[in-house]
Amino acid sequence: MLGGRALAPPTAGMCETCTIRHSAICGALKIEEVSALNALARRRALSAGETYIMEGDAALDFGIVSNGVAKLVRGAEDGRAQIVGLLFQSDFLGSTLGEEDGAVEPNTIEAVTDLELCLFSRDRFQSLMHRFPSLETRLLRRAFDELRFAREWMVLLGRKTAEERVASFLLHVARRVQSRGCHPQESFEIPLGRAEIADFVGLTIETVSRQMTRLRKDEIVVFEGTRQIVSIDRARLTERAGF
Amino acid sequence: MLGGRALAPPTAGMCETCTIRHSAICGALKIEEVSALNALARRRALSAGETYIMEGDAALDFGIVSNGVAKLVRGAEDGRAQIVGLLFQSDFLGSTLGEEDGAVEPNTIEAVTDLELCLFSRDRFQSLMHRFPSLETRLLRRAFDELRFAREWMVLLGRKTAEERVASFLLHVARRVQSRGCHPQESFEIPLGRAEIADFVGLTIETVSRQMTRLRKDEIVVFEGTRQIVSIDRARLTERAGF
DNA sequence: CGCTTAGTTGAAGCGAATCAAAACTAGTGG
DNA sequence: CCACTAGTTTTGATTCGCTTCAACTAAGCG
Repeated sequence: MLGGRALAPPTAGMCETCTIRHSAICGALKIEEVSALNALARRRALSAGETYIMEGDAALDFGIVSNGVAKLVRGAEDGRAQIVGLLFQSDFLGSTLGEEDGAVEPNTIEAVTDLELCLFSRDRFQSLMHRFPSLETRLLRRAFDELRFAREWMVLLGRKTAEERVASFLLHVARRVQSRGCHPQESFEIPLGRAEIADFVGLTIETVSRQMTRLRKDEIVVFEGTRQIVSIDRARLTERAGF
Repeated sequence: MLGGRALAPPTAGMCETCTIRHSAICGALKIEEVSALNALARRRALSAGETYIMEGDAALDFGIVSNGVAKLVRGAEDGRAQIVGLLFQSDFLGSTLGEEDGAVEPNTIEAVTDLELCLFSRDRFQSLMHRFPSLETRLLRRAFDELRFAREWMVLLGRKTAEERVASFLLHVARRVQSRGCHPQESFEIPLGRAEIADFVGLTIETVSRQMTRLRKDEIVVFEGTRQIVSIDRARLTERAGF
């Protein structure tokens, strides 16, 4: 459940050859500076469903998703849960950076798909940021991006109808997943199951399912199985997604 | 409606004597460095209800709330609106910092009470951050705080009942408003009207009103009029606020 | 004092939740 | 290959919490 295996020790050059270096905040560093980053990095792999950290645990690390998808969850004992964010390739985790020692992770972080993380101790990453201020600038930018997303999602959770929520969700995933490869590939896979989608958009599984079938019957999305999407009509989906 | 009067031009020493300097991100600067900040600052006053900026407008400035309360709103044409954040004394505004020129403000920002802002052009503030890296560090910390709040609110909007939402709202306001003065003063004023509260917690005015009367009848909060709160039973209110 | 705006209270309607069961999927082993 | 199981997704019937609509009350103000 908790944990994940450590990958091969940081061999010289892992960061240098990292495929996401330029999209992640690491892209702030010049190629000759990257070795300093590489020296501090640990890698860790989790398989789908494994928990990286639980809400309430001590937050010791800062990290970057180098592969796969993770979810940030806050849950109540009574079964209610809310996904407050999805982390895709090149997203960061560890928003307690800057807090004094003893900081506590506010969310549970769980691997949605198989996941690879690139981890740094908070302290060390912090001194790295002092050494390379462009790193901090880039992280600030990312933090603002996350903030903007969270606020957009607040609108969804506070004011949108079931159909608008599901449509917005599909657009969100499409945008994030497709940005990885070459641009306008129409086919992609939803990394989440129905239950996870429900926890993300603040509905129940049943309602999500009903809205999915509706969009399918109206031929706005074409499914292959339950997670694979063959094509989406962005224009009409955007209409249905509300403001 | 839009705008607000410019206050007296920055006389030498305004920042130096600013009462919120230490709580705001400006506290990162040593007293002898503050004059650089002061040289770039403009002040602006808005009266309650005035709009500082509309969603979609060009985002030219970064700023700090030096007095009063502001709200961040995203609204649909059809009347639906969602408040995505409240800005109290020493909070910052302008989360497009770091974006290329032509950045657009995603939210409407409106004065809830009479408001005083301390403003900087984005460019100038950015170079100030490069000159004083501790400023950027402190802003990053604040951005993470906002992010944590937004995610907490996502849980409220996605999963909480009407009663839990209103209870959580009261606790939130109590925490923010009371931190200004000496700590455990029990009496405070809700800066928002019922309609604004509704837009903040994702309910209707009527439902908010019903929950308020419930909390009043159960003697968990004691009102004086409609906005002034004489005392709250934090323990019982926290129970009602859910997780 | 009427007029307006903000807040409260009540009754009816509706959208999503809940409860329940069927249809699919995927994995396992005879 | 098929029967069996466990888990996920879909579909249907009913219920419930919040919204909507409507009327009323209270407070501020020319």
